[in-house]
Amino acid sequence: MLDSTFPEVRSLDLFADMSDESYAKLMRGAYLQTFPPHVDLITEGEEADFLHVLVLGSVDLFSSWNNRETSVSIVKPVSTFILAATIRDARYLMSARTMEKSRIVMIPSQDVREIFDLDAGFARAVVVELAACYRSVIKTTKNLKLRTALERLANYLLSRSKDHNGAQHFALDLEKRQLASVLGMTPENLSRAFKALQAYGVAVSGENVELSDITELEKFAKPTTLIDDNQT
Amino acid sequence: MLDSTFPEVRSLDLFADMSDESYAKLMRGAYLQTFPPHVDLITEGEEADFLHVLVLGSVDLFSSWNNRETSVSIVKPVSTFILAATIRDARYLMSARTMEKSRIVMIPSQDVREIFDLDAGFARAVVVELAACYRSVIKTTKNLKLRTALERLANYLLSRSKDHNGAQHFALDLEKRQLASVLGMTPENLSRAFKALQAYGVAVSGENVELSDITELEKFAKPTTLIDDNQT
DNA sequence: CGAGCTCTTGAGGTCATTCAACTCAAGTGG
DNA sequence: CCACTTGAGTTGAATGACCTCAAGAGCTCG
Repeated sequence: MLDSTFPEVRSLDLFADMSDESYAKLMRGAYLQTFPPHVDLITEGEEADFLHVLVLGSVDLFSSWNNRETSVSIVKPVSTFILAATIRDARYLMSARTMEKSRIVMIPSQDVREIFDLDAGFARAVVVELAACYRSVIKTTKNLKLRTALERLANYLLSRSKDHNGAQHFALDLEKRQLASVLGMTPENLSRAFKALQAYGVAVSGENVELSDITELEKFAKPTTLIDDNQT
Repeated sequence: MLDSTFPEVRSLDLFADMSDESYAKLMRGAYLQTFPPHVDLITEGEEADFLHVLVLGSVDLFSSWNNRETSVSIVKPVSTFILAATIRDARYLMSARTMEKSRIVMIPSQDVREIFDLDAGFARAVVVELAACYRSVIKTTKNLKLRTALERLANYLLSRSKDHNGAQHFALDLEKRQLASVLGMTPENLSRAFKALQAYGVAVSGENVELSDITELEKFAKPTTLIDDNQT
């Protein structure tokens, strides 16, 4: 049970535009829970009983088939996951595990659907969030189908650089094995790919990345807002 | 301009639950248009001025980067496309072209967003549709990252067989070059993949497919509802 | 019947994976 | 304090998957 004393949750885009009454109803059956690192939160194939909202930490959304596993996306605060399964009252398509200590709000799916019908502000927020998720996955698909692994890595680095205000030097926010999985390659191949990008001024040491010639790297990577941007 | 005399449109899932008044408003600025085959409808990067609803025919949603092109998905009636861009008032992430003669309803994006706020039934339908689109792309991503080209083809064939009530014999509904693009491979590789699947009872002649041993093919392809089903 | 397709086939190369060994850094426990 | 362990990351060699380029086969349609 969760009362309205969590301004960090109330002020999320998803909840900001709804009435106090609707918010109270939504939170009546909700939990705010803190999980240790490397804990399984959900398993693909299960029913989507709860909408999850990540408030703090980070979560890996991954999927398995035939003894293979791949990371579909990494969730950072503040965002929801498995919104689509909640809406459709369907089964999870991805599993989720915490990567670090994480704080998560869990809202019963049925309540989400109920309040959606009652509160137009919430409905609009859900749709906007969902549309953003959709566009993000489309970009992932384009990235996978139109680019080689090397190109994906180059664009990933440029994208992280942009996140740091275009800094030439920054730290990877993922373990390399994890990054490899997100980019759709093996850890070994990632290692070689980093070496191959030395030709474009990329130097990596541990988690530290140095892009000494961003212009040259961009000439190779050809980033585009239609694949690489996170917003819109 | 489109009056309410198109029951085929009015009865679409997306519009079925809305009031007559909202529907009338929505259709006030809408067009119902018929396009010849192989016509470009939209180009990625443009602003999403219209929501498109495919009533008849088929449409290819594709994307380009660096002189490469890939088919992201094929739209069959009755469904919408670029709903997410419409919602977010953003730019198209994909281009669209007709594959055959197609009838399409085009609704101004602004009207869609307006009516969304006014009509709860419509809002709910939009969200359900969008969630379905999202889940479908997630499945595409999993398919691409977890399976080899051969496995993707095998599962595609099983999926088409299911569409025909589990028939052993059916016709491909796509040109092979198009199918190759959807599956993320080259036409040449598709050709070879068909040959490789002969070992599992697959025979192809022109557009005709014969699956003489579905059990054996399934043992290889390992289909799962978490990747291969179209619904839920 | 020839023009223009798609589709197929072959040869060769590139990209990426597998498997195994090795490095390195960070604990752990004697 | 130092071996021992552990796990991530790297490197190498061999293999496999997939692509490119080029040419030929089979279709369809005027």
